[in-house]
Amino acid sequence: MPELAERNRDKVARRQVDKFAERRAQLAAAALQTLAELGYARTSLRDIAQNSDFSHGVLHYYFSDKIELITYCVRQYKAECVTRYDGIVALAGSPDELKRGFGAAMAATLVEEATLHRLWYDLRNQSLFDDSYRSDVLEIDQSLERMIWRIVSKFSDLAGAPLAVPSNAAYAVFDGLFQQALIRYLAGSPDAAQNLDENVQRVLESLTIRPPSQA
Amino acid sequence: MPELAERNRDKVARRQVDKFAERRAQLAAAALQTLAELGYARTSLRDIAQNSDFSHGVLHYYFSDKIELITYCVRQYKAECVTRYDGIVALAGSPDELKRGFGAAMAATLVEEATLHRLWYDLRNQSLFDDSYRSDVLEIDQSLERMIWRIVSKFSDLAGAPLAVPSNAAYAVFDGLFQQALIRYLAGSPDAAQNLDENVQRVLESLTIRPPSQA
DNA sequence: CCGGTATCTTGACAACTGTCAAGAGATTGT
DNA sequence: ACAATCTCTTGACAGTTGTCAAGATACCGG
Repeated sequence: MPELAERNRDKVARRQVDKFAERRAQLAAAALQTLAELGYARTSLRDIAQNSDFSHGVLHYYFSDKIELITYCVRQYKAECVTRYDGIVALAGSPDELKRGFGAAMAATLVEEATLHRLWYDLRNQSLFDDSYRSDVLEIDQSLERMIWRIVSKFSDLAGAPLAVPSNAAYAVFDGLFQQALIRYLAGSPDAAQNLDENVQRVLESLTIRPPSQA
Repeated sequence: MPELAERNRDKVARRQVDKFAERRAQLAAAALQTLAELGYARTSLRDIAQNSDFSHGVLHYYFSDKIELITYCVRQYKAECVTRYDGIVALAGSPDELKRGFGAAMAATLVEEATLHRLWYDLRNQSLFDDSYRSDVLEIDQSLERMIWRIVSKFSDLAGAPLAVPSNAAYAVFDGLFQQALIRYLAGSPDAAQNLDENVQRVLESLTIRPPSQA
C-alpha cells in the first residue's frame, strides 16, 4: 500500500511541522518577554533561553540565527496589535462614541502593554540602522497606519466632516502621542494615561475640518 | 609673591581645564558620529576611538566610563538642536510665513541631519530600558517641547486663533510626524521631505481653532 | 522491545566587550 | 636642560557574545 504509507508519512510530517512551529512560537514568546524587559541592545540568546524551559543551544535548532529569531518575534507581535482597535470601529454609532472609545483604548494599551510597546519602538529604531529588520518593520508600520486610518476615516464619516490630513500624517500624529505618553508613563508620571486619552480625543477632533458653525 | 604664584597656578589650571574640556568635546564629536552611523547597540568604545585621532585607551582618560561618555554626547547634541527653529519664530511676520518656514525647516532638518536624529530616537529609546540616561533624555525632550511650543503658540498669536491642544500634545504630534518621515527617508522614499513639509503645515493649521468663517 | 529519528543539553570556539594598569612620549614651569 | 606633570599608547584581563558540533535523551513506528 504505497498510498497508506504515503499518507502516514504525510501525517507524521505534518505533526512534526506543527510541533516544530508550536515550539518556535513558544520560544518566540520567551524572546518577546525578554526583549521587552531588557531591550534589544542588552538581550542575549542566553537571556532568552533562561526565560524559557530550554537551554541556549535549542535556539539554533529552531532558528538559524539571532536575526531570524527576532524577525519571527516581530511578526508575532504584529498579529496581536493590528486588529486591536477594530472592535471599537465596528461598534461605534456616533462620532463622540468613537472618539471616546479610541482615547480609552489607547490609554488602556499604554498601561497594559507598556513594555511590549517600548520594545516595538526599539526594534523599529534598530531597523533604521540595520537593514535586516527593515522590510518587516516597514510592513508592520504600514499595517498600523491602516488600522489608524480605519478609525480616523470612520470618525470623519460619522461626523460628516472631511479630514485635514492624509493617512500617513494621521498615523504619525497618533503614534507620536502614544510614544510621548509611553515615555512619561515609564518615567513614573501618574497621569500619563489620562493625559493620552484627552490628547487623543482633542487631536482627533482637530484633524477634521469643522463646518462653519452658523452656516 | 604668593598672589602672583596663585594667579599663575589658576591660569595654568584654567588652561588645563580648557584643554581637557576641548578634548572631551572632540572625543564626544567622534562618538556622536560613530553612534549616528552604527546605532547604540552596535557601537563599541574601540569603534569610537577609530573614528577619532586617538587610541581606545584615551577614552578612559577623559571619561570615567561608557555611560558618562554617552551622557556627555547627549548633552552636546542638545545644544545644537534646541534653538534650531528660533530664528524662524523671531522673523515670521504672518501666520502663513511661520507655517511655511516651519515646514521647510523640518524638511531641511530631515535631510541634513537624518543620521543624528535616528541616533536621538535610539538614545531616547534606550532611556526606556536603562535608567542611566533617563534624566538627561527627559530634560532634552522637555527642551524640545518648549521649542515646539514657541513656534505653535506664536502661530496661534499671529493667526488670532486659540490652540486646540496643550504643549505636550503639540510636541508629540510634530515629533511623530518627523519620526515617521525619518523612517521613510532612511528607507529611500524620495518624497519624504516634501511630504513632511506638507504634513507639518496641514497639522499646524489643524491644531488652531478656526473662527467661524462667516461670523 | 529495538532502531532510527527528532529533540535537547553540554561544552567548547573565536571574536568582541568595557575596563584598567604600566609605561612611553610630550609639554610645561623653572 | 631638568624634572614634574599631563597626555596618550599598548597590551592585557575577565566576562560576554553568537555559533556550532558532539553526544545524551526522548519519542515513535514496526
